[in-house]
Amino acid sequence: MSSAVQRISAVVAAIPPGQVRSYAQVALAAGLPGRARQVARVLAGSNGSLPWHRVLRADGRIAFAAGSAQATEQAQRLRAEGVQVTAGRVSKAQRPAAWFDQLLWGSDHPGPV
DNA sequence: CATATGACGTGGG
DNA sequence: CCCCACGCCATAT
Repeated sequence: MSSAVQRISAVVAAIPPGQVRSYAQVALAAGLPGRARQVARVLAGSNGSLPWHRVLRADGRIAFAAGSAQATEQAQRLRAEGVQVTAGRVSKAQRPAAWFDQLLWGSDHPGPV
């Protein structure tokens, strides 16, 4: 049987470049609903072989403290993939939830105006 | 076994 | 947008 760590790792590894997911989404996809914190710990313990920079908080904010080396690093990596990051947060259209919204309403819905 | 901690999340003021 | 409280879970002390 695969351990939780392995499943979480697999899910994170499967996130396409230029896209992001929230800790909660990863946990859910890994079959561990509610274990967002465990996802964070797995990433912290990962050696760097995983695209950890594609995992953000549910609100689209980078989980590290603003200004920290880690936060800067993550923002830079995301921009390198075409993800717009402003003030430690991913632009609305690219946020984790947007992925789900589009699935529900499609790409042609009114949107906030 | 009781507390404290954190790369979290949601709801309410 | 800011701040706070509470829930949740694996580890650490």
